Amino acid sequence: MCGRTAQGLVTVTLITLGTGSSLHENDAPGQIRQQLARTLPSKPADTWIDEDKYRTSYNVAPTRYQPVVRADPQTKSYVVHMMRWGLIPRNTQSMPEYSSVLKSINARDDSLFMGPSGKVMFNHSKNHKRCILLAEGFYEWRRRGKERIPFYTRRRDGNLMLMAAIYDVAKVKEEAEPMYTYATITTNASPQLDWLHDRMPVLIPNHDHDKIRAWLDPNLKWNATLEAMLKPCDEFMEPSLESGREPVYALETYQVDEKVNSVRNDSPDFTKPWNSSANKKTLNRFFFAKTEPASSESPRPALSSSASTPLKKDNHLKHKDGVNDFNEPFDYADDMTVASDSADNTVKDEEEFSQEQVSVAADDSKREEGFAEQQEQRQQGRIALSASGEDNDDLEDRELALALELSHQEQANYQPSTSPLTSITSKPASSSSPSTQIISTPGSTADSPTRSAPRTMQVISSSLTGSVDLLEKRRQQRKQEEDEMKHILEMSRLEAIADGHEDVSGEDSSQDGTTTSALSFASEVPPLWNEENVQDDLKRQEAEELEKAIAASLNDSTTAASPTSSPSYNNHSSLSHPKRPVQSLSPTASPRKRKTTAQSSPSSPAGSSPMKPTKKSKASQDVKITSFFQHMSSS
DNA sequence: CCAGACGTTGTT
DNA sequence: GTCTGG
DNA sequence: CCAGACGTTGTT
DNA sequence: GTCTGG
Repeated sequence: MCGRTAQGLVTVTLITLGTGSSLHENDAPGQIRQQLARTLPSKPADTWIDEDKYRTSYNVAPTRYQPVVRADPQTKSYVVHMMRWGLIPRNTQSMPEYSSVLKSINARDDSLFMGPSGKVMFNHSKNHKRCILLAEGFYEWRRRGKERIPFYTRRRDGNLMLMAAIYDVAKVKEEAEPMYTYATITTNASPQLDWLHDRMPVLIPNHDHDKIRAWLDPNLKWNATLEAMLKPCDEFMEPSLESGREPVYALETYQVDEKVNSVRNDSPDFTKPWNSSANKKTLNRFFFAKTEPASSESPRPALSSSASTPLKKDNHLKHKDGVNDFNEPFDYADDMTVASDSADNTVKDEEEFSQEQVSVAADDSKREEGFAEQQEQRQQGRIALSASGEDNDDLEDRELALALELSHQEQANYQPSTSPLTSITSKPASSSSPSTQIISTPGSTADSPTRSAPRTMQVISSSLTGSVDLLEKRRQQRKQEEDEMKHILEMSRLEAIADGHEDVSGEDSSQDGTTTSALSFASEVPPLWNEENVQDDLKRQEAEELEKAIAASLNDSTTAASPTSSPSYNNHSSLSHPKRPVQSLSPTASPRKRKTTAQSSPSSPAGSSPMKPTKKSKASQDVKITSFFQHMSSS
């Protein structure tokens, strides 16, 4: 999971007036700084480490460098550090084999757990070198047989995603400088995303200073609290602390262009809904699902099977042989200017779409059944659709549609905070009290009239070339986006009223012009881990230890976790997934059998291992791996 | 004490 | 480096 | 994560 | 099939 991300912040090419020479100035770091300043408990240092390694890209693969936030014990502050994706253990001497490194682009959450499932390899990192990967989103390929369809997931508010990660430093012979590398942490996919994949990255809520602080605290050793953070936390209580609001689903996921498959392609389009004219219709209904007037019945899947069909077909369009479809050399090393600016990529507006409103009453009823069925299954822990037959395709299509719809329903309460690139200027609440509080009757996903939260398909213009006009251009663009958003919100609000779902009481206090969520948490900022905090940490650690001991003595079993854990909104019973049953903390339950050391019985040096008959693989690989973990003498 | 292992994902 | 197994 | 390659000897 | 490159 999560083998690809986007670092798509705008690259601006400035033309130096006087000389006529042009220089590239990558503004992305600036934007990230801005966001971080609002997000972290404490503003990070102004200077990045290895900032020059930053590359704007919408298709970031393992082994590439990405910005990571970590604590800097020296300066006692946060720093952004460009690190290489793919953890190389600190004790590595020579460059590890690919087969070894690559696979450490991720670290399973249960590999960090205390207890038997915890992997030694990560011990150092999990205790002292936790960090947060900054990305705009991640790609995930949904597999169906041999088919792989790319989907992109990002925060609905367009802010950076904070992905829990660990890093390490290795002095590799071949490299002059010590290598900083990292791995993102994965966990069971949340119910909202498990239709796509069974794993997902651990995300940290942008507003949760406590979590952020704890995660980045280099003096805080691994404990139950940290461990409790490793959950499919993809939903937040936005401005939650107050009244018991419904959790807000923070993510959105949609299909994207297949061209993203190849790491040699790069385009901002990859982070936008797959936008060929061929499936605009589909998108329309996907993003602006309308409630049929007569809808008294259940939710209406935004995707009809008929719509998903072309979607599937078109997906098979091959690239032009060997040619980069963008006709642009996207050479990482080359230059940071990403071509392909497409102002008209902006998805028009809802009007254009609404005209196409397709009524699919016919199959709707059909689907209705299926939907109920599916939901039933999902709730019970889902079933692998009987594997066989062409019917499966249909089924799966339907499942996808339903799953998407389902996940959209979870997003009913969306309220935009800041638009992606805007930021800073917290716009006054003005007319923006579209408290589109569409009451989603909790528990009954089934009967709340569907209303996919309005989705902006705002286009983040990629590279603008030209001069200072750019700024103006962008400003206007933002405004346009905002207007669009307002419009959409207004529309949906009206609908809500019409449907009698307007949340009257919800004239939320946000009226006072208080900016966005983050601020409400920033009240008091004694963040970081100064010495006194260390004391606290130690105390906490002791407490944890004690707790652990007690738990252990009480004959282990469950519950050992999350004492101080925040709210209860992430109690995703990571259900189903037959493959990997939820890892209990119980030391007795070790789903993944530790590599049996037995095989290396003294009597049989090699070859005779009673291992799986899997080709040469295991044995030879082990040899390789071993060679990378040769001890070093130095500290 | 020393020796040896140290990873994830997907698929069946 | 650091933990487990023997 | 997906795409793409998958080899050696000898000569300049 | 399996490994490497990006």
